[in-house]
This record gives sequence, structure tokens and C-alpha cells, in this order.
Amino acid sequence: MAPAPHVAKREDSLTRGERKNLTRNGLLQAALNLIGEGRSFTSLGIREIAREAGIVPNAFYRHFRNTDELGLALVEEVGITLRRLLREARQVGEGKSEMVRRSVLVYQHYVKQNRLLFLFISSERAGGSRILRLAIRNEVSHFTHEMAQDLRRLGAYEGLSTSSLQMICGLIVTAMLGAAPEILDLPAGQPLLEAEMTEDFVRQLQLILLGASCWRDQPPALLASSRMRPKQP
Amino acid sequence: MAPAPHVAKREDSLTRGERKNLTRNGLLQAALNLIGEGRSFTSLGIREIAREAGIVPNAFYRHFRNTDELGLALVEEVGITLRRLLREARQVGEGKSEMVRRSVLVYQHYVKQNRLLFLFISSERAGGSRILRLAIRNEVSHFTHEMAQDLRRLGAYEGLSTSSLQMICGLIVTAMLGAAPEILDLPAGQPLLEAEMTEDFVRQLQLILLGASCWRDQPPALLASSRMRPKQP
DNA sequence: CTGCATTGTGTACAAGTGTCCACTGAAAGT
DNA sequence: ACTTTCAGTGGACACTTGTACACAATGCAG
Repeated sequence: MAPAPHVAKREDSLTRGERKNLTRNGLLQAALNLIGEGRSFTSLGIREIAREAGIVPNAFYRHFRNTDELGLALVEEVGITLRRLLREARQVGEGKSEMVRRSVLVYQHYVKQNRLLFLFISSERAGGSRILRLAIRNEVSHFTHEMAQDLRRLGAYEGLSTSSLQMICGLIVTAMLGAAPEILDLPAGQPLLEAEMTEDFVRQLQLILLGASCWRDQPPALLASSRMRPKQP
Repeated sequence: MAPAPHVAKREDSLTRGERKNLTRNGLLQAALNLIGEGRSFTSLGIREIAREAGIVPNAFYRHFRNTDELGLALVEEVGITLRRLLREARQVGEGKSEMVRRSVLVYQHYVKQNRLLFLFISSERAGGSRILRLAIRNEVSHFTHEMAQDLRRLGAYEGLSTSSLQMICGLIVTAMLGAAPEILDLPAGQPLLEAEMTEDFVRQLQLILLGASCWRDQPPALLASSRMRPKQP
């Protein structure tokens, strides 16, 4: 058996901390790889992950107390990934025509490029450990918030209150994350099926934005009691 | 140890098929109960389910070949449940004012009432076994379809093509299923948090419907090649 | 009534799991 | 040059798991 060849580069000239971070990342990547092979994160075991990472089971404990803690580390990567997505999305330009379609294409490409992480998000966002779920939801909430800021900065939708803008972005994000699993489940080499899905997604977003452009904030908040007149034009 | 008291009613006067169906339902319910205790379906084992159902592990095989097959049976219940939801939703009446809010309240109540099944849907819709995922997606697709028919029958949105109506319903269903986990994760006894969530959900649906009422089907489909003119009415 | 089919039981086994403990070797601090 | 620290090793323990086989009880058809 090979003696833990988890460093294929220069095995010397590495400080201890760097080495530790290396195998730590190895563990994270190992978990993602297993997810990529169809296993669900919740059902992963310490031994399984350690084996995939090429270390002995006990060494796992040097980095995480249990799999949930490893999951939280993955959620952090999710945050970084989503932030990068926003950065990329900002560069699609502002030409109104076809801007939605371009954004959708960027998103689809991004999901496929970060396949493993999106598999992780999609399946753990609504299942498995409660702690993970809340952590992911938190990250997604941040994402929504930043998206709203971006939209505001973009200049459109001047008449909308901040809370309405966030509501809209929440809907957009829901649609995006809901589309992710379908993107990931696409059988490779079915371009017309993918095109159909893309078109549907584009139209959904256009519908949302159309609704947003017609939206008028309700002057009186008719939250609890419904005695006042809603009169939404 | 008690000798399998899985029938608490009259243990006699039951035909064999009825008895079988009884323990079969016991297995389904056992799986749901375990889900309700925080376990995710994918990580459930045969022994675990059988133990919870009060039978010996081997008896499981008399009903299902493996856990996936049991999952498919659960998906069938999901279908039934969704159909009932549509039936209930049809009865909220047609008064346009506050109709969305009433529908949302009905939905929230329904999700809480069928908590276990919605937990199952939410978490397995995007994770775990591919077969289950596709089965659920199929059921959801049916649901969307029927919802579109209902909307059409309702009379509103006359100007929309069938495909557009389905796209809209797809978005609505995505929003609904996306909201389910948040409804289920609500800490009990926080009425104002729930009210906030409700209000957000209501506004999202109103936004969608507002967009729908402004929507015009594009005469020229600029799909893949924009050379032909499909002239969709 | 007789015999078959079928649901559920008990035992058993190989394989996998989380975690504890004692250990090694080398980098890091003195 | 020394001691300390600590990532990684190896073995062991008590469990749990899926599944196979032989068997018991009982509804039901002949």
C-alpha cells in the first residue's frame, strides 16, 4: 500500500500548517467527489471520506469533529462560490436586450462548472442535518441581499422599496436554485432538451422582471389586520 | 418482547391481503416517522425501518426489494397528496380580492398538516437516489399541469398560450416547493416570524400573477435559429 | 380435510461503522 | 541540541448493517 501519497507535488519545503491545510482540502474534495458519484452527503461516513482522501480514518479527527463540521466547511466554500457567481454575472453588461438570456447562460455554465458544489447545495439545502440546512440558507440569504444591491446599483427599478426588491430577488434566487438540480440531471448530449429548459428558465425570469416593472409598493402595510383598503393598481 | 403487535384493532376477521396491506402501510408510516425525527430518507436502512414498524428485518423483503422501492411507494402517496391539495385549493373561491393570500394560508396549513410527506418531497426532490428524484419530478410535473388546467378553467389569463400558462405554473410550483422547507423549519410559537414569511410569500405570488397579467406571448419566437417565423398566436 | 402459498420469525455471517488508545516521526520552539 | 507538539498510523472494541437459509404459523384453494 502506498504511504499516503496525498501530496503529489514537492513533498518538501512545506510548512506544517500548509501540509495540514492540504490534507484538509483533500478531505473536502473527497467528500465532494463522493457526492459526485451519486452518494448523498448526509449518508457519508468518516471512514468513507478518509479512505477517498487517502488517509487513515482516525486522521479525520485532526481536522473535523464529525461530518457535520466538514459540511459547514463546505458551506463556506459555497458562500465563496456564490460570490464569484455574482462577480461574473455583473460582467454580462447592461444592454437590456437579451440580457436575461445571457445571464441564464452564464448561470448554467457556472452550475456545470461547479457541479459538485451545486449538487451539495441543492440536496442539503432542504434535507439532512438541520445545522447544515440553516447554514446554507444563511449563505443563500446573503447572496440574495447582494443581488438586490446589485440590481439597485444597476439603476433600474428605482421606484421599488428595498424590501420589495429583496422579495423579488428572493423569488429569482428560488427559481435559480430550483433550476440547478434539473441542469445537473441533464443527460449529456441532448442539446435540444437543454435548449428547451433554457428557454423555459429565460421566460420565467422575464416574467418575474416584467412583474417587477409593473409592481407598485403598497402605501399602507396591511400586514396583520386587513381592515384597510389594499387598492393595489 | 411482544409478538408483533402491529395490529391493535381486531386481529381476527382480516383477510390475508388486508393484513399484508396493513403492515405495508406500517412500513411506509415507519419510514415517514423516522424522517420526522430528523433522519433523511436516503440514509434510512432496512433494519431501521423494520424495527420502527415493529417487524423483523427480513419481513421487509416481503413488501419491497429495497428502500428505493419503498421510496417509490411514498412518491405515489405524494401524488395523491398533491392532488388533494389542488382540490382544496379550488375551494378558496374566486373572489379576486385577497384570493392569493387565502390560497397561501391554505397551502401553509396543508404543508403543516402533511408535514412528513412534505419533508420527504423537499429533501428527496433534489438529493439522494436518482430514481426517486425523477419520480418526484414527474409527480410535480403532473401537479403543474393540472394547476395550469385549473387556471385556464378559472377564466382569467385568456390571452395566454398553453405553453406560457405552464411556464407560469412551473414558476409558481417552484416557489411553493421552495417555501415548504422554510414552513417546516419554522420554530413553533413564533407567530410574527411566520406572518412575515407568509407576507413575503404572498407578495411573491402576487408579483408572478402581476407579471402574468402583463405577459404577451412573443409573436416571433427567437429560439434557436431566428430565421423561420413560427407565428404563435 | 389436505396441501400449498405466503407472511413473519430466528439464527447466522461477513462486512462496514464510529471511536478509543498507544504509538511514530518529523517539524517547530527553546 | 534538546524537548515539545501534533498530523498521521495501526490495532482493537462494540455495534450496526444487508442478506441468506431454514423454519413456523396460518389463510385459502383444491
